[in-house]
Amino acid sequence: MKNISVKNRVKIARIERGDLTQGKLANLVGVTRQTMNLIEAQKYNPTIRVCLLISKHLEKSLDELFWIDE
Amino acid sequence: MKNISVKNRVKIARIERGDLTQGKLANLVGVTRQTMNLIEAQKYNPTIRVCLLISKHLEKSLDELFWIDE
DNA sequence: TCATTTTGTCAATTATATATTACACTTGCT
DNA sequence: AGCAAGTGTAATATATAATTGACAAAATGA
Repeated sequence: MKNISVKNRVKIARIERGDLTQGKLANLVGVTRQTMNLIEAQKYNPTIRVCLLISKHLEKSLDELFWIDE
Repeated sequence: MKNISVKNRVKIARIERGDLTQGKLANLVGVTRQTMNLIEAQKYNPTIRVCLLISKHLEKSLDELFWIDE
């Protein structure tokens, strides 16, 4: 239950775009840079709202960006 | 920032399957029935981990199930 | 109709996502 | 060498996701 971990490629996708820093993406999404840092480091599970906003600004689908690592 | 709401069609997708009650789906996902009820009623934003598990058990993509209502 | 299952909802608590402030380390630029 | 911008991370505080226990009402089926 608690040992299922979520992975993401937010950092990769952001860097691929070339024009976004952690801070800029955080601003666009409406979270702090520290929160974005933790998300990119895959240190915890963000809410779907934040994920949807990340997905929107990185122009990637949710399914491309987030998955269950089993 | 706070006025962006997340919508989902979890309830519709669950009922379409025909074999799952709120309680059964909650069990599969590993949350309580009350939590699943609130998610289906779109009363708050679940974490991506819960969304991924819902998506897996309903056999729908994240993008089909969750979106931003603007 | 009656019994059982399923759902909606409430109040109170716990767990955790997110904010805030801060600081050190790296990287790129000139 | 510097300075500025970007990053990783820590400690503490706040907001809210999620739990627990409970009850009434609606739905389902005999």
